[in-house]
Amino acid sequence: MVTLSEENYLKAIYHLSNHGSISVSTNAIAEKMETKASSVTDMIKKLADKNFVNYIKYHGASLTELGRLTAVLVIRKHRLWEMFLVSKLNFSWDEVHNVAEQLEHIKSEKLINELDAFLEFPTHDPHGDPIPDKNGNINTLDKVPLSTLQENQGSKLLSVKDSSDEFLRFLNKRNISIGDTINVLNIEPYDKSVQIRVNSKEMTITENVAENLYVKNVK
Amino acid sequence: MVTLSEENYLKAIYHLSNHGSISVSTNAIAEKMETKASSVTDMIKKLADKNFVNYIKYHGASLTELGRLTAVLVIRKHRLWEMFLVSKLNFSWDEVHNVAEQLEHIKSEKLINELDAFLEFPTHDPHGDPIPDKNGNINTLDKVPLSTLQENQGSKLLSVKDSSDEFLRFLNKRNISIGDTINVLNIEPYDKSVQIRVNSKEMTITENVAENLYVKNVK
DNA sequence: ACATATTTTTACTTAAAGGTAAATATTTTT
DNA sequence: AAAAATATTTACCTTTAAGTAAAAATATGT
Repeated sequence: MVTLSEENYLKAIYHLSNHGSISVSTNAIAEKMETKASSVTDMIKKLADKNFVNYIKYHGASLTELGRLTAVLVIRKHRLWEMFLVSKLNFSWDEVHNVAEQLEHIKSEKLINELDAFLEFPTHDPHGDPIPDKNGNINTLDKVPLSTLQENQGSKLLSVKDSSDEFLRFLNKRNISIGDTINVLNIEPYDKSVQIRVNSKEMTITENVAENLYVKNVK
Repeated sequence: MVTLSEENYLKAIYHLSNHGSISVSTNAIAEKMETKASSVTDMIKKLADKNFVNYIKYHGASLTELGRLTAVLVIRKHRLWEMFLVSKLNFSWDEVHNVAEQLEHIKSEKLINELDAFLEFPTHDPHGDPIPDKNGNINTLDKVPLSTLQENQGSKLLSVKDSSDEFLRFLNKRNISIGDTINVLNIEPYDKSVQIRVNSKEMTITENVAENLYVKNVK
């Protein structure tokens, strides 16, 4: 028994904590949720009471196994609904988020498992993120677009989405190759361009380029 | 801008008021919503402030045109989602209600209109109830199963769903014909059997029979 | 038509979820 | 290591939705 608001907090903590592996600060959650730190403190206490998080006063919260599972199952719903919207209802990738944020809270196991089957068990959502299975397993080592990483995240280039000659030539000129380690230094809020370091050289790439680079996360 | 709770009240009032045509008492709403009369009074005031209902103290509430439209658009969503669940996700008619009650509150015009198109513009939901169009028009004179009527509702028999020899013979034996006026006197909660008066004769029919009789509402 | 029964409203509580401002811890700087 | 800056918590307020109990209005029965 978990409320809509609790689900949103768990999701935020999951995303901020590198899939539930590390502890997250009150302020970081407040910023992500666009609310105030005092509200976050209250909610963390509630989540701790329900055994969704471990909480040490003044030292942030980390997900319990129950919390991680709950968060991942919400993310599963979010990504399956995104898939449905794009593949069946003519939504474009940038229109889905708002609606999927609502749909992810619908409570019905049958619904989500039937939807999964109806979509023929997709493994990735329209943004390239992996879809957790019904037991909460998710391939976090999977490739994701570089554009989905957060600041200070390290990664390794696995493949490209756009495999046109032009794009490969562009990468060549910048000395970027499959297998390279790419660190995200900074994301410009205005145009979502990404400052990266690759092969100890710093450079800035556009959002479009970042979307076409599939990487795997490195701690 | 209408809350989930307000939408549920508007829907209840719509169903209780013969499609918005008559005024509904506080107690009737409380019973339908499974809440207390005092809560209903509070909510009616809020709905009146927002111009969804006309409210005269101690004399119930009736839907304004805005209230009727809002209620009908929620019902449109409910019925389209029911259709989706049954025709695409292998739900049976008795499993859909709970989930559709949640889905009907998702806010996105594009979503519901694309869903409508995806389902190829169905005119009736799996229970035979008409689906309102995007402008809130609904064919209330349309045929509905006798089983969807409420107590003390009058109706006229339009057609049958089950057109087997056995069923038609059964109707014959009871002296029931197309065009007859059928009044619902009482619905037995235990087995949903319906006590009716037809041709000034009273009789009881099973839920199954009531589901197979299409009638139109008569005031 | 009046006494009684029923319905409806009012005033006061409660539980979520969020916000403000002040108090307290922790971290950083010098 | 003390002062300053930052982060977190606490105490208290607000709103929404629902509940309780008493008061007020309406409806009913004789």
